Amino acid sequence: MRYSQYLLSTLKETPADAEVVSHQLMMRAGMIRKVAAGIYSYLPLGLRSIRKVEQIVREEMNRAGAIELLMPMVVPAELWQESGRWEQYGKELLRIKDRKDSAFCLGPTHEEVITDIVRREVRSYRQLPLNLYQIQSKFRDEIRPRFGLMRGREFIMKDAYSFDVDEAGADVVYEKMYQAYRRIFERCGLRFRAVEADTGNIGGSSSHEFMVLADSGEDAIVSCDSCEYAANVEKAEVCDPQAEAPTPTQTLQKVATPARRTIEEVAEFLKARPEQLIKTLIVQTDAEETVAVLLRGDRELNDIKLCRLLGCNAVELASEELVKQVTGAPTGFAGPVGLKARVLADFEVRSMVDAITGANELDAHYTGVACGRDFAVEAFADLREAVAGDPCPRCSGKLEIWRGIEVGHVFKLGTKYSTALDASFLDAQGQEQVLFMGCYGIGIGRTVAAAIEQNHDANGIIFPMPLAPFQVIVTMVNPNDEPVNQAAVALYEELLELGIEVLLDDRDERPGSKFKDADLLGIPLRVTVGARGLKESSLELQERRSGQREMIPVAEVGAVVVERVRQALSA
RNA sequence: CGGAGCGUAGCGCAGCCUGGUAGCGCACCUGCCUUGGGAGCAGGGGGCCGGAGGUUCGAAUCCUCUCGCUCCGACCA
Repeated sequence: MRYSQYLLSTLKETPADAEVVSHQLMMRAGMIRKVAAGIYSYLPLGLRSIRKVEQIVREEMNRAGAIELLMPMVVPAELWQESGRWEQYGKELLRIKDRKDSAFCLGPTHEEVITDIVRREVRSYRQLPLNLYQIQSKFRDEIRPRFGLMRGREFIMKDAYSFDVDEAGADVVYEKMYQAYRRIFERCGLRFRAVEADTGNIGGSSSHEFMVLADSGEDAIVSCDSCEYAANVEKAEVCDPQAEAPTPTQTLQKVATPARRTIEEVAEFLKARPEQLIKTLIVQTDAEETVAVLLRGDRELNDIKLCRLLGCNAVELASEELVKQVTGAPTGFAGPVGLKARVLADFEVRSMVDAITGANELDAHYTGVACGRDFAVEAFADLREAVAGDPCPRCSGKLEIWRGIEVGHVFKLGTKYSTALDASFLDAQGQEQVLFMGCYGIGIGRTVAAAIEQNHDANGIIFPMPLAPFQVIVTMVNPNDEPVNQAAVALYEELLELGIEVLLDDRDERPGSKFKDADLLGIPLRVTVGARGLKESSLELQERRSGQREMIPVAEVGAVVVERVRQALSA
């Protein structure tokens, strides 16, 4: 492609609304343009990288035995009503009506549609197992889209769905897909971790997320420093310390704590450390149940763990009025002593003595509180967020914390959707059986964005070769210099012949601008064709990542470039 | 949805308080000049000042209402 004839304009300045590097650089490099909040056009350059990821995904899906199909983006409401998710899914599901006033939604995921296909097409165990996938635009009406392609409302996703005769069969595909995912992200040149994850509202029994490691990631993950254990913090288990409660040295005593509400304020006022406080959170479930949750003062509640314990879908901190109603005091003074409510506590609280808690009255706390002596707890459980240094739940190692970008997610769905949508088959005995399902997603655009998060410097993007929109850029220093122009065009044509993806920068711009643009676009290899090199019958080859330059005889450049590209693709 | 902020040329911004011909830098077009790390000079095109009402002789500027966007908290590839 000749730059002068391509649609590609770079920005010197960073658009004001781009927060993270990948968004900034994709805008500046002319890969994407925003159409509306969380909705982007992929300009030619951006689309090339997107297609690269799609191709890798396709190859690995096919290798893993999955079969490609394509489902509609607009889905009739009936299917979603049948699965129950029309009501459950919430505002993220964009609902629309057609001219006849029939209800549809834009598919945010396709369990319903695929299950509908399979229940119609599959009658016999002989047609199984089956693993189907598509690469398609999804729409989720996110409350707050941000970070460019990292969290758009419309985004390209690869989604695969597997159907098996039994759980053992489903486990086999799951493992196959897990391995395929590893290969995909390795081929994309990404540093990532596969972690145990919560299943969220997709449902199902277990799942893993594939997290690209990046400080700008929206997720926190833990991994063990000595074994293979890794998990999203949402899911990360914290062991029961099983510590013996020490003998209390203090007795219960009410103290005045005027206007001290937060853990920090109370701790400072009473000259104690946050660890000596018992944090009492009044929470309300989506089933309108109110419970008190106790945590050590310096810990954070993991609400997914709480939901699992309570068997509900969501919890939120109680409103000011509800807190007053339950504890008899404004927020900031809640405590378990004498509290008339269901009380649950994190494991750590069991051995706390000489502790400090709210006294359920304005401007007062208790000191010398001992768990078990001064208040009773209905159940102790793992309720807190894991932190760095926590013991590994699987071995004797310690947990480390990372930030990650979720680029892929694999789920074992069990029979949730097949039961709801009555997707069954006849087994060898002629008995009707329900299908076992799995589903497997990859955010295509997010993978490109994540690659940029991991691969950039002050000058711009540094694409890994497999994702680069072009493998080589040939920069002619001065297009008005005939010999230079001819040599550059000759090399460009030679590289095209050799099957290299090459961008020829033939613009009548000053060399400095062209070099800056080449760096910004992140094309892995650059060949500079200038009078200076031609004098010695050689051209300069520069590697984007290392910045290393070398002079190569004109006649050899083609072969060298082919070799470098080949190496970089197989690395 | 709650809280904060912003809408002026393709991008980044000033002007608004104190109403009076709509500006700057980048980008774009023409010409000259220049050509190994975002050159210089000269000329030029481009604006419903987000939209609708209102106040006023006169509104980008003041008032009201709207719409859009961005940022901070609960969802997800």
